[in-house]
Amino acid sequence: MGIRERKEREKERRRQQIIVAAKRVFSEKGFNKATMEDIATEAELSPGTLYLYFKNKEELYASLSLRILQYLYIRVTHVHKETDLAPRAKVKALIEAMYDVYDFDPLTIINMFHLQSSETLKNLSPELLSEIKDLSRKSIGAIAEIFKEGIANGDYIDRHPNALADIFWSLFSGVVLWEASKKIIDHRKDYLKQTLHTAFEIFEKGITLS
Amino acid sequence: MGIRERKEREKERRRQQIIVAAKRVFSEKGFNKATMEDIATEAELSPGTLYLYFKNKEELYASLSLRILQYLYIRVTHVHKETDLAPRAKVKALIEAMYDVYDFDPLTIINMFHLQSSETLKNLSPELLSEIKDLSRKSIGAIAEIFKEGIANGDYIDRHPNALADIFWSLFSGVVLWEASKKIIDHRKDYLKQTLHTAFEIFEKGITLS
Amino acid sequence: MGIRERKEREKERRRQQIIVAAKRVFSEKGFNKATMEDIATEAELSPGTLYLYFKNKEELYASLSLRILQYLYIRVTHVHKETDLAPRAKVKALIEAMYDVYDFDPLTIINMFHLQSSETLKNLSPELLSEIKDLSRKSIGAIAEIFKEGIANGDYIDRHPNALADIFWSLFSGVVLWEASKKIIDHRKDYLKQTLHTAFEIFEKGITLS
Amino acid sequence: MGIRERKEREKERRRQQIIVAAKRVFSEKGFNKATMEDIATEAELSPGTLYLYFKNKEELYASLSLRILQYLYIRVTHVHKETDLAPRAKVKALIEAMYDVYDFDPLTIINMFHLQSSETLKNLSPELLSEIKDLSRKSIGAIAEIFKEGIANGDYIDRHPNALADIFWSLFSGVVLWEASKKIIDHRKDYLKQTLHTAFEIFEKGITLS
DNA sequence: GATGAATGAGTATTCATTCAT
DNA sequence: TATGAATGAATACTCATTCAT
Repeated sequence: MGIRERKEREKERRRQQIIVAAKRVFSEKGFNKATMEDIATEAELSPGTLYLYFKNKEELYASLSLRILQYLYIRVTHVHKETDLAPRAKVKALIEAMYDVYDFDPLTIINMFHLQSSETLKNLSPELLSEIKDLSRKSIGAIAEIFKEGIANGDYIDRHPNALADIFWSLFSGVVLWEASKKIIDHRKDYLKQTLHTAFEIFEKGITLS
Repeated sequence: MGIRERKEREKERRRQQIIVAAKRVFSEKGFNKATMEDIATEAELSPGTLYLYFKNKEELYASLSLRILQYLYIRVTHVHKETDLAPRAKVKALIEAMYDVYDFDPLTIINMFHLQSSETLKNLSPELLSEIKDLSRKSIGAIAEIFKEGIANGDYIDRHPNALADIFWSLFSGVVLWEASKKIIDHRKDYLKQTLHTAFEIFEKGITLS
Repeated sequence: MGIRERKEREKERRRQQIIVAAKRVFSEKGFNKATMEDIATEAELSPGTLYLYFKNKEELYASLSLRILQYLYIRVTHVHKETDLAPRAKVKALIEAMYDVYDFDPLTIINMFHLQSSETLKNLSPELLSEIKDLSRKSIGAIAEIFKEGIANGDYIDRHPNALADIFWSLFSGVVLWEASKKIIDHRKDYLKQTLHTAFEIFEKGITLS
Repeated sequence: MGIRERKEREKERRRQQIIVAAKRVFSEKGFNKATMEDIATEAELSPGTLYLYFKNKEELYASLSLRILQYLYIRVTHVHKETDLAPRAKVKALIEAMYDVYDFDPLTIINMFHLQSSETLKNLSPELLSEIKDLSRKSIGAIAEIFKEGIANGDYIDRHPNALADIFWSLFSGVVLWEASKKIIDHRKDYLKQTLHTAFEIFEKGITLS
């Protein structure tokens, strides 16, 4: 057992080592320009070793998102379960959580939005894909629950199902991607935090009943 | 003269023929999986011919966005110039314009959001790239002007410069991408119009002064 | 006839126009990097027109050499036929002729040496190839005759057949190519005339009896 | 150590395997008509493997020459350093060395003369190019030294600097190329050795004082 | 004759992936 | 497990040549 456990831990350490390297390389070069050899070199491993831990390049790429989604899910669920918070306080907490999610790994979160609705998604192993879908669904579900409580409580305007959660999430990803692309297009300074703050503030005002 | 003109028109027709084929193929397979041969076959032309009209694969891809951006620019500018509309009416008109922009070519607009902030952007010819940047900048600038008028008129809350335009645009792109990815992930029905409508409504309420 | 003749002359003019353009382009870019379109542009004609005058790229390239070979043949034969010159005077005249041949078109003569013993030679039309071979053979034959006269006259050492002509010719082409490559390798100044002069002087001294 | 050494040797063996195959294919088809796949097939390797050992097609081609140049350099330097030989004996030894250089690898030496003063030379990696240039320069330099000694000793006529070395070298390459092209043009028998011998003999006689 | 748009065969090169050690 | 040499399929792009006008 001790041995088995140690082996398991060792294995996990390798995975992390690869993921960290992959993150750096993918962020710098993008999915297509990054080669497995680049990543192996960055991880100080051989190319062959990468395939002992990840089925292929696309799964390695997708694994990055998984880590973020797990963090997102934990944070969002935690807010949802805070029974002693009033709905509006929960939304405030949710907003804070989203800031943290972005802070947790900004580059990867941008990649994640690219991943979704892209070619890559179609070639993942069913297990990984369903894990990603599951976490996404459960996270957006928890967000939806929070808004439902607010509607039930008479705080927020009632909309078609999940509308508030969808828009909340769209706002988040939209701002993140737009700020990222502004940096590429115009080399403008990064106002993301400020813009995100203003965006959520407007959103909240917009959904609050008089 | 007649001849020259006819040739010019013929040339333009070929470009469109290629663009139409490229749109189909890129939408179906994504940028990387789509081959120039696929596109040539779809256009019922030979691979070599594609290169008579487009410098390379990336420029062909980027050309798709250009058409949309031109349409976006025209619509947004038109709203901006409507001098006999009050600021709030202009924002309503702007929202309508955005619906139309999406309707004009939904698939390509999704591609365009992918294009931005991606590797591809870096390898375009300077001319095409600056044309894209220019149209983006001028369009978002016109949107910003509309909101500024609203602020000056006391309709909307004053924020840091361009905040309203940035958030408006983020909301638009965020909703479009999120709805697109939902379709891939869940094969859910397309509520885009409805979600976009709700999103803009919330946004407007959120920025309106008491 | 008048018409036919004018047409013939017109046709020859076009050929020359193309040859002049081809010479410029081939000299600058070399055979492989030069495109038929480059040549057409230089000749202010369309690519298709080139094929009305030359069967293909290789024949166009070879045609350049033909012009030089014709000039070489004329000069060498002329020396050979000068019945009132003593053998040694003929060799002097031959050397002068070689200078002129080089001066006639230095760039093309370098190309010609590349042409010989290269892949290109193998793909020419039988007619052109035999024309080239014929001129080469007859020219070197005339040179050989000149040296034979010198041997018969007791001026020069008797060697195996054609040895003097072969070495004379090798010396010429060797010096030309070596000086050309020195310019590429070292950007050294062009001493060709001087080196050629010295080379021929040594050669003459080397073959002269006592 | 043992392992590292064996690997190093194995690697060198592969390089040689490729070089041998490349030599065969380039000799038969010439640079342009030879494909990397041809060479890979000949070497019983896959195309990709070629690129593990050579940066690209041109470097592979140039590597062939390098081997000859190294041999040339060794032989020429060796003659130069023979302190107990009189200048004229050194020139005799030099001539012998040149025969050997030609014998060492006749086909490649013809290719080498084509390489020089051609387009190919311009696209090599700086390292390889400078290695080639360096060996050329040092070899011709050593040859020049030998003749200088002869001049200083009163054996040979004094000419402008390096003239004798340049002409010696030109004679060598000129004869080699001319004999090669005669074989292509006329399918004449190979008299190279004989012609070379006569040529050097004439040359020596031509430069010798009284 | 002249054009030049269209062709499409031809190829160097890359890189994810494998597998013998 | 880890390696990294070898693989070989995949593809963007070029350009000599053709042919309808």
